[in-house]
Amino acid sequence: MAAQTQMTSGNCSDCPIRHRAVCARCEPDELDVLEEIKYYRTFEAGQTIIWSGDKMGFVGSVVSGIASLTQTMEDGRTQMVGLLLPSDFVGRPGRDGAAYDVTATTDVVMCCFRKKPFEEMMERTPHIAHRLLEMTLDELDAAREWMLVLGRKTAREKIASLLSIVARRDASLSPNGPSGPMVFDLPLTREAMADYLGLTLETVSRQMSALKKDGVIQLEGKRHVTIPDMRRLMDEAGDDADGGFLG
Amino acid sequence: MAAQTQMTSGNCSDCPIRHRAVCARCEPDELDVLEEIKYYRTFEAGQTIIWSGDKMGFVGSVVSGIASLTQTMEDGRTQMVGLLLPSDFVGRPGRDGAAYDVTATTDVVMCCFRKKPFEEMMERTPHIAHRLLEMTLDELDAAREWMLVLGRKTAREKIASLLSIVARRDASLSPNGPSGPMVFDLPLTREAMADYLGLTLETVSRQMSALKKDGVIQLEGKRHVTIPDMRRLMDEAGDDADGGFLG
DNA sequence: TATATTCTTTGACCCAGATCAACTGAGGTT
DNA sequence: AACCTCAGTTGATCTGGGTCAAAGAATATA
Repeated sequence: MAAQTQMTSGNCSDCPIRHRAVCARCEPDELDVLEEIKYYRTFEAGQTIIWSGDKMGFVGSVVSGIASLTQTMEDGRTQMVGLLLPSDFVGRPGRDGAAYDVTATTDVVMCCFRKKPFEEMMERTPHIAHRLLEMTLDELDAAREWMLVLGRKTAREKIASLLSIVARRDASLSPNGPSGPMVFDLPLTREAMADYLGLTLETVSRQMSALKKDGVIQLEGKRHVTIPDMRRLMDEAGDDADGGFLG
Repeated sequence: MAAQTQMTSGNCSDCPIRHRAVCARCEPDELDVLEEIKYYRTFEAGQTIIWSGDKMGFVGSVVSGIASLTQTMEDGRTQMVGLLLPSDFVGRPGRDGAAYDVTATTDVVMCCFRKKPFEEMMERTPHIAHRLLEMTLDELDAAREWMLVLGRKTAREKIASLLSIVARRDASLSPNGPSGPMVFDLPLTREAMADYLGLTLETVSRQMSALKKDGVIQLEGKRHVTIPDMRRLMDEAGDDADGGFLG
């Protein structure tokens, strides 16, 4: 058997998102049933996974990579309304049409379940329904936090908020603890950042430059970011510095 | 027994939100259990129902009136992140602290359940868990729709969006069908509208005057609104006019 | 009848961020 | 080596909505 660099087949017990995805609470026998109805699909960066309004034949979890949910107005204005990271769930049980465009921001691997069988299984499996409720409540919290960012924060605060979210997510992978300098690659283009933040890409670029000039962040190339002082960044984001994961 | 003008006691079978709230799917025997752990509380307009960060001893449903969820930054900037209408659920099972301030916008009657017993009951009662998931998914959709409003719409479009949401909600109560003129009272002050829309109250006032001048809405007093042409309003909101409930 | 008080409107001015436009720099292709 | 293209930067200018200030309208208090 060939070595796997990506999860495009294999069984659930080796799955990198086993403990965080919608299946997190499942017992071994429940996983066996899921194995029956699951399949993997890969998407290249930039590819559309689902078009808004289309009928969805599947639901599933992001296994690796990053996808985004976006809404678009007729005149072309677009707003990103969700950032899907590994273990996040795509699709809505009990509804046929997709409400948003889902796009692969990086290369993405998804673990898909045919919708009907998954819905039927959810009826019989409280472990799945319960986990999905928990994840949905978390997403709702995240969406509401983002409403504050969109509605009330300045451009500089918006950028700092986004950077601190991405940094927090990568914190667990970072070699140093959260108190040391944090280093990561931005998975988003300036345009995607703008769509997330309700800004233009020019403003994003300018504020990135300003944060760099002020020493809040360091940049190598366009995407590689170092944050020398996380507390400083969170301060710039306008968040209560004690509210986060820092002691 | 005194006539009831408000639902502050009584049993579930007479409840005005019986078919829409978290208990909507419950069987009579399940309702009997809920009756055991429920109690009614009333709040006056302006009163705070729950402070962000406080430990919550209960969860519950709005029976009548309107409440709002708000987030506030240290410097006082506030953003409304949810509008709670009758049948909407308050509180998060499985979490102790409240994430947002909950405030009564009008006089509010709530049907409360002590948190612990409710959580235990949820474990045993898929009808409740399932309905709560459904409601949470709906709220998530609403939050994401609002992200587009906050991030990308102009002040005029924001006002039109809010008016069309309130109008839609009242549509069922309206004597005329949705195609006739719609009439309703705004349940929000200009300041609350501003907090919802990420605007200042002056801008809200100016845009309301502008929509009035342009004949999109008619105003009697500050709060009584008539919408002569719903399609026109939705056009002003920047929404796809065919996407809504109009044929 | 005066007088707070709270909500709202309106005016004058200003600025953060949008818009329009030019340019840089890193790949990639021929 | 010339020349694409695509992502990003930077500059000049404009404007929608914020800020500051005053006044109107409606209801409550004395």
